[in-house]
Amino acid sequence: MPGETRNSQPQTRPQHLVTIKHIAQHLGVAASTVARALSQDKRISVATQAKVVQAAQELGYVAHSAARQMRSQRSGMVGLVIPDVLNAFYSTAAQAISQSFDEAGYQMVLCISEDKPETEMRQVRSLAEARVDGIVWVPCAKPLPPTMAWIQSIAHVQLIRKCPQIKSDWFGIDDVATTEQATQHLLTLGHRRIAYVGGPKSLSTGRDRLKGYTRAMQSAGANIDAQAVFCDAPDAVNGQRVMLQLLALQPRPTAVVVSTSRGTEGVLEALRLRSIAVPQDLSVVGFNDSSAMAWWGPGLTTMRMPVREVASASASHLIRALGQTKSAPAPTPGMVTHYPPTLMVRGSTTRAPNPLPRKSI
Amino acid sequence: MPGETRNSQPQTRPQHLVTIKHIAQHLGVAASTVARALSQDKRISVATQAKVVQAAQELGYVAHSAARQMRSQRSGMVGLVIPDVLNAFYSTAAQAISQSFDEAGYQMVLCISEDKPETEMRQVRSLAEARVDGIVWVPCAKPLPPTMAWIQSIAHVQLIRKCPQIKSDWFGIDDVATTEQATQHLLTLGHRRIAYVGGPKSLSTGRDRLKGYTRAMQSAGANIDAQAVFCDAPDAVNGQRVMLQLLALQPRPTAVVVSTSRGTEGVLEALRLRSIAVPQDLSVVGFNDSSAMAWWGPGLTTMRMPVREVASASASHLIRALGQTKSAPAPTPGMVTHYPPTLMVRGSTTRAPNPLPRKSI
DNA sequence: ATTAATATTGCAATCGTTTGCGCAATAAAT
DNA sequence: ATTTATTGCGCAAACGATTGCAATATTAAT
Repeated sequence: MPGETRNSQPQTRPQHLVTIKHIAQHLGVAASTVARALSQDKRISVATQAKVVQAAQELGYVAHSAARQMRSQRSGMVGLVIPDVLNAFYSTAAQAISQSFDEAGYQMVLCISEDKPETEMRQVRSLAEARVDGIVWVPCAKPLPPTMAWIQSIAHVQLIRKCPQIKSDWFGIDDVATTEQATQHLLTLGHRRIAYVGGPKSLSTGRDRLKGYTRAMQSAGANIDAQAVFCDAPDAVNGQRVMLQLLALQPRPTAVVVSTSRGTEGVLEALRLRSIAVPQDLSVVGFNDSSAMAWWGPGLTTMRMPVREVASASASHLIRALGQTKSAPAPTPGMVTHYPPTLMVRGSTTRAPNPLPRKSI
Repeated sequence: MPGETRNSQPQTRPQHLVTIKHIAQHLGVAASTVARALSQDKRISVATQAKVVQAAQELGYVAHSAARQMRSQRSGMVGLVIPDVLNAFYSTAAQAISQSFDEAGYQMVLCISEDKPETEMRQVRSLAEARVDGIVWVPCAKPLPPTMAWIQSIAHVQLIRKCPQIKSDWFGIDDVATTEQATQHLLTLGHRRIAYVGGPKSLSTGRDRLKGYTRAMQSAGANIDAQAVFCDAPDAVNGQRVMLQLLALQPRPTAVVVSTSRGTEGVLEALRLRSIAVPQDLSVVGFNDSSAMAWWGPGLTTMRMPVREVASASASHLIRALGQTKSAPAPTPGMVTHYPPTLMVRGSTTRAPNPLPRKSI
């Protein structure tokens, strides 16, 4: 249509989506009429309503949520901050949380912190700038600096790990129980030289899981070999390295408790490299039951975490809180909810080999 | 601090974050001055600049990106639409893409379509409403209805699967080559009764992978048993079901090519249930090499997909396109980039058992 | 036919930020 | 001392949608 000179809109902004004003201009009505018609306002006549809806359809109108947000103070978005998405533990959580938010009509901004506090801080700040309505958050180790005090004015829930400096509701797993059950299982099978491979003590999960192992060992009167306890194996590379070190110990442990998912992968790889027979040469309890671990060789005895349940619960809790009037800051500040783990006994654990005959402990 | 009556702000909007106006009021300057100071505008004196930055820090100012977006027409957000995040294939892609976007300063809205076209349509529309700057997209099967024509006005890249109705750049893997290599490998080992377990033909990946199998079989003159070809096993449940059906065939296939990750899981589970010895009783080529599959029993021969590479490339390509002036719609409309798969030969494939002596084919 | 009541629609301000333009104040040039 | 640059900052108009209030148009009531 050459010679079209009605207004300069078509030429000047070819990229822009059609707005409410375009529809208004197209129909010769006010923009407010269009807005009301599209939001089912009963004060608009059915005839006008129909015309507007029709025109919106034809012109390909797509609402502009940022503009909406300016008045409503709601972005319709939430944030999810997790350290890793390749880890089955967190991808399962992400899946459950995503589903909950999707059903509730929220969009989810995914932030992968890679356990780097600076990255996490930057990402959380971006979420604040985007004015997300809420955040589900697996916090890193470091306490937040005072410059991030505004975090308290954003609705949020902590998941899995605890960051005590921040006052908010928490959903997680009874981490002490995971390793306590696993260690007790091995103790019951007669093991005494039980090694431990876990994550850093800077994380609440690392501390709690170590505590579970320690408590079980102590209450059974078993000796803890400091050389057989590692808290620096949260990933596959270090899991493998640490397991190789454990295999070189004299005397060698007869069993090992691994308390991180990625660490478990590394441990299994090390055992494969050294052709260690499981459970004959070594009993292994892995972490975070997944289908892959169920297939593994004789079946891997693992600590099964109710990840989906706890993740869904945290999202639902946040959604519920967002539904309340924003005037009431939080109905239950600092609420704590623990979910129980389960030990899945499979083929990778068996009775300890007989020690030197009649030698106690 | 009772008796505090300085102004009504603290009481009236306890939830609101501090805005640029609050800083201006606090310092007795104009809002525009604050805006310019915070954006390093050189026309502001260094003294004022310092005061503003200081005040912003103290008052806990957090920029409002939606307001920014209203003028700049940039949201700083992108969308990622994938069918599943538990699938290692897609979680790897998500990880790589998330990292690329994070480094480029974009936030990523994650949408999990679960392969449901209605869900996908709703999610993509929400992304459009949020005015994401771009979308990386693994499209579902169904062609988009004409009411979604506006998708063409949003920068986007298709990943892995092709949706021919939509004209955009595409990044993916040479799917024909995956199964063709796998099947040729088995043919070279002397197998002739090779079964196929794949995803639906409604997806471009399903069609291409079936084509690779068919082409390899035909060019080797091998007979394709229609009863041993399944295209309805994109998940673990169906993979298991289908594999059980295959085991009941007479004569039984000597090898099977599985062309979906989740389907591979189901197939392995079925073989475990029936105590089939791999590779003695059956040679298996799985899909989407992952650490879990490398551990599996004798090591699983798999088609290794350069997922991380292709995913990163798609994100980088989109980021580059967003960097260009929006006036040029697309430098290369309909560009297609294939990445080559690799066959990882491990212990799950071996020579075919000798057929009846001297019986050809 | 005139007024009151009601049903529709328009006007204009608002959300927080950016930015072109203009007005001061200071410095430099005559 | 007056004019001309230069610097520093305020005013106000956008961006797109929503909403209280005012202004019409329509119908009912007298």
